[in-house]
Amino acid sequence: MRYKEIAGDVQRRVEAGEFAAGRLLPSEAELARAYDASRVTIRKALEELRHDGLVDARQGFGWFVAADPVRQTLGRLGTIEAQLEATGAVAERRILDFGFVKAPRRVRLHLGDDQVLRVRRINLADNEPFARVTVWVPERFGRVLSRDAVSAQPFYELLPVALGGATQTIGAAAASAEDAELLAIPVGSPVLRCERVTHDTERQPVLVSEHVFPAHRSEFVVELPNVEVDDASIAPSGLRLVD
Amino acid sequence: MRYKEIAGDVQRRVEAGEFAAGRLLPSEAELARAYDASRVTIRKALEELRHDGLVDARQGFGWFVAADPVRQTLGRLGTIEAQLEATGAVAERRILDFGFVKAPRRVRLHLGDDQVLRVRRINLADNEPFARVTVWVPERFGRVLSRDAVSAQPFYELLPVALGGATQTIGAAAASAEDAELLAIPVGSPVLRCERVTHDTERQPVLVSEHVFPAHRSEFVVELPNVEVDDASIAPSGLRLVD
DNA sequence: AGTGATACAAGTATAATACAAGTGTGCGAA
DNA sequence: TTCGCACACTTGTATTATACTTGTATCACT
Repeated sequence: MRYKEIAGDVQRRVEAGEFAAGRLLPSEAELARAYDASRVTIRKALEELRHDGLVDARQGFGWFVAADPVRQTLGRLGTIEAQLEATGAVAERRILDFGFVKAPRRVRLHLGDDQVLRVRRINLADNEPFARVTVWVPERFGRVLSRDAVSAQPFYELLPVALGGATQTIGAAAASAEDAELLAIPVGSPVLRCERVTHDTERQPVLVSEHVFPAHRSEFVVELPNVEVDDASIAPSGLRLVD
Repeated sequence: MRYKEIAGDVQRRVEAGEFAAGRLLPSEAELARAYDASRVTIRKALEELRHDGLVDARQGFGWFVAADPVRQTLGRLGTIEAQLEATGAVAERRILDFGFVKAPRRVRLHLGDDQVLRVRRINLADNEPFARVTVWVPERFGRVLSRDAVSAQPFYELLPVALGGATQTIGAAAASAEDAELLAIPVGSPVLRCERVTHDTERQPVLVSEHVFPAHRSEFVVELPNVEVDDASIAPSGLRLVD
């Protein structure tokens, strides 16, 4: 059963990235020489991989890797919740506190309001905390929100406006004593700190939130679609030096 | 697939401004001689670029750079260097080492090559280090790069392909002993760690790089234009839980 | 059934060539 | 000066040839 061996080996090589995605594999003739097998056997192996969707071929063109196996895993990811559920984990939101407060300076700068609803909570996956989140909502929206509603539904479903996008700032920091306890990590260990301003379709800010993630459990994936800005030489685009 | 290579190279040259907007490109015959390809192949490459709106041609006149060569919004945030220079700071790249190495596993997964050029360097602003960068380049590109070239120009100007985008992963970590010394920060203090895979217009990975920034000096700004995925309730989009 | 060897059909990319048709330039004639 | 035209050079298009690829079939051997 030589063709199964060969199929396995080629599959391994494809998945190891030896043949980059979308690019050509060696021709059947070359593979036949390399594996010291006949073209019939090589074809049988390749056709098995084609059936699995790993590679494909066009007559007169050649064999190529069908889809980037690496990219597939990073692929488009839905919400964190959906991703968690896909893996069978149980997502939970635990509200720490809920009430109106005087807006911190940077929140007031965005929302304008002086009084805002502040909701602090912990997000858990499979009973393990993976984020500490604080959300500030303008008073006019906050008045109609209840603690129960907030714990049951995402904010974006509760707000009476259509959301148009967001700007988020990602930084690193050392875990504060409080965050460390809430997230069950050592004080001072690295965390990802993300501040987000969500705005409606008119680009009016409607939500300010801060998210803190333990570094060992989370990372961001950002797609930079058109590279105009891209200069691998300097720094990832979007980076900003502060102070 | 010679014509795709040529298309990529011409695109790069156009975007690098080698042929000013509205000016003529070399004639098909000249290009054929320069690339040592037939006119058919050159035309196929140019027609691909025409289809993308980058260039156009008139019979009897020649090929020219299209009116607006899709010079997309470089506006938002220029390169870090430009930003630094705008504030009067002096940007500098200091090369730590430059040479061919066996590709680490995750680099090989993306680039396919086993032997890659690795360039490590420190980026400084006003003599203060703000990033430690490692870049891995496939052997076929690395062979034509010199240490001097790399220190003088950004990679994206040196690679003979047109870049099409990138995927970057942002995480937090504690500074290793070496990074701490290079960046002049305490060992174990939080750093932003960014891994980027830059690909060409065919979505073929051409560059893998790792960027480490001291947390106190840097943060990422990400625009989330359309919110579909956005759930302020859960987590910033693009977040991924690891392990 | 699996494998090898061979042959041929059909598709693809490229090269070489030819010719039609449009554009710009320079020169000579009016 | 200005018009007209040949000339060189350009892209647009087509044809032919070649080398290489996959697709498919056949026959033989174990």
